[in-house]
Amino acid sequence: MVTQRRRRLPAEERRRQLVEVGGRIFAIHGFSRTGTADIARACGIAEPTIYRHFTSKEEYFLAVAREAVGRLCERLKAAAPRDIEALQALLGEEAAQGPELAILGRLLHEGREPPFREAAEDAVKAIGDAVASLRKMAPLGEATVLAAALRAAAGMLAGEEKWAA
Amino acid sequence: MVTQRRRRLPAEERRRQLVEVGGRIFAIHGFSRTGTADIARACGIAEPTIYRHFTSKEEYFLAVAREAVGRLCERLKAAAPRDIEALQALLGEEAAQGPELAILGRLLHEGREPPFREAAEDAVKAIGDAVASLRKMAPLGEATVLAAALRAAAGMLAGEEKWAA
Amino acid sequence: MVTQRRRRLPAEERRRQLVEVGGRIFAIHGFSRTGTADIARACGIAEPTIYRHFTSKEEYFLAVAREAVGRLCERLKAAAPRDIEALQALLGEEAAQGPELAILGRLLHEGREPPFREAAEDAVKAIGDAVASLRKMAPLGEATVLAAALRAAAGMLAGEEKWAA
Amino acid sequence: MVTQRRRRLPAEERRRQLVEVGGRIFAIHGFSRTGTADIARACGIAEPTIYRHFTSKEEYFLAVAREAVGRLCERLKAAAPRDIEALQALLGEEAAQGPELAILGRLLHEGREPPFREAAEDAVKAIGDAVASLRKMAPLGEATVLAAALRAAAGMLAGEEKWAA
DNA sequence: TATGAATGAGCATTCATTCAT
DNA sequence: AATGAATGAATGCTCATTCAT
Repeated sequence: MVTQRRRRLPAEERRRQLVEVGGRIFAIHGFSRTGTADIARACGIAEPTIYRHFTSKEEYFLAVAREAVGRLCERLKAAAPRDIEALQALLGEEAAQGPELAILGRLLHEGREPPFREAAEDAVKAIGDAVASLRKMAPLGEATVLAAALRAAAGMLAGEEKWAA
Repeated sequence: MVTQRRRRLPAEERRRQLVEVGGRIFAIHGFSRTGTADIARACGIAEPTIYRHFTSKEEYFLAVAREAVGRLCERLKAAAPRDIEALQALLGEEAAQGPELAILGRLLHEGREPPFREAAEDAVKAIGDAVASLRKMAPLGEATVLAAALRAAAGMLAGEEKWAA
Repeated sequence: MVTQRRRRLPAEERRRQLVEVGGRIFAIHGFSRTGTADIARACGIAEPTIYRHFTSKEEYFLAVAREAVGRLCERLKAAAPRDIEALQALLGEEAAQGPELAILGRLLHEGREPPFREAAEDAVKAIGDAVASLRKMAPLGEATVLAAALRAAAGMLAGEEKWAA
Repeated sequence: MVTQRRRRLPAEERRRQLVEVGGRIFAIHGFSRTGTADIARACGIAEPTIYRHFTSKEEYFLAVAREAVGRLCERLKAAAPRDIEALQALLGEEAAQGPELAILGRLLHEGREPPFREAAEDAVKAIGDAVASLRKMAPLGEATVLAAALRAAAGMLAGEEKWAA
């Protein structure tokens, strides 16, 4: 299904498209290997248009990552898994259904570089909160989510990645 | 401790230096963010010298990664942890003592791209073999190692990274 | 007369400029000795701009060469020389008036290398057709054109090269 | 037949080998596309050894070219063709039997660049003298030789190039 | 809102050449 | 006589970003 080449979208809609389409591409290839040209092509727009919605590629990626982490945490909270086994099952579902886990992994991969460090740390904290319901084993729960994110980023849960058409 | 600027090393020694110094830098910054110029500078040599030992940056990184995975697997086998807790303790030690785990993580991160895919798959297999002693929970053991590698790459086991001066 | 440093040309016009200016430079120095930087400078543009019109230096040169051969053949057909003497006079004129003959020579010089071989062979065929009006002595006619091209490339008919300012 | 890897040849013998082997390679690929590494490999020696016999790649090529032109002229004189047809037959033979004609072509191709210009002019003069026996039609004779050289360089007489194994 | 045209800075890589041995 | 080790200078090419429209 090719993204339609409709022009002149309302700003917010275009932004949403960019976050969604860019999210998938960043998830698959990572930050460095994803070019602004790739994203523009996938969105059916010209490269400069990206810069009307984000001030830089880094800021763009951070926006994508923050939204992905947000969605992910909400779903974790909503599901409220009782134990590690339930959490792992949930994460398997997540990795297959959407790119969020992989995006988180890509963010963590960049987490050592200054512009991403803070966002990566925030993400880790947010994950920690989201699985706080697993109080007793919280660190293990958090570690499990992060590990799943990183493995999804590495494509090792890719066998069932339905979102990466 | 800055790498000394001694010139005219025998080929094998220079190669060893390149693998070691390059390994650290790749571990810290990942493949894409590491420039051949960075490595050359860190080794006290000129860029073209790298190409007298490796035919391309990719081949260089793969050599670094393969050697790191090899060392890592040997240590895993030697330690032969009895259970997951022991394995996790061991991996914490590993992450602190050397860049191998982080290098593995960087390799897995690139694992989707053709030139790295095979090496990444080989690494996963080798890890699987190395922790086969944890028979009963083998998949869990393997997953734990891979996750630790990715977390090391992301710097999340970095509290005590003695190797990253 | 220096190429004006007007910026922001429509794509087609810029391409035309690149083909024309690049043609002259390739004609004078040959493929290997002509750098993309030389051409960019002569056009008053930055190097990357070249790559917005051609995917590689080779493809660029081939485009230049094909257009030159095309023009040359058309002129040969239009002139329809009756005998070898007339052909030789015509070629002398050609060598003086435009770079086409020299460009053909530069192409033939590269004709052994794979990316150029086919274009070189096509050029030879096209020349053969263009002088087919000299039916009776066709091979001699073709050979004369090719030889003239090579001599023009070598600058041996350069005494009157008005195009090489 | 691979050039033997005998070391420590007397200087003059090595020089002769370099001129002969290098001559063939220059003939096939031209000056720019022939690397000093290619020649060294083909001679079974290390690159720096070339510089013990020639001060630069250019000087090396010029030596090769001068010797080739010398041999060629001697053979032209010895054969003393009576008319253009005889000359052309002779040149066909030449192109098939040895690289001299092609080397001359490669030299002429570089003839515009200062370090080669003089040698190219000398070559043209020498050819002129060599075919002076064809007094009556001298210019035509000279032109024929030069054209044949260029065509040989371009590989268009290659059907029978026995020397280019 | 959108883009066609353009680029500065940087990239991996090549190559003729040097020098100590 | 020969070479193993090394490099300065360039080369073709990429990419995030800008600007005029």
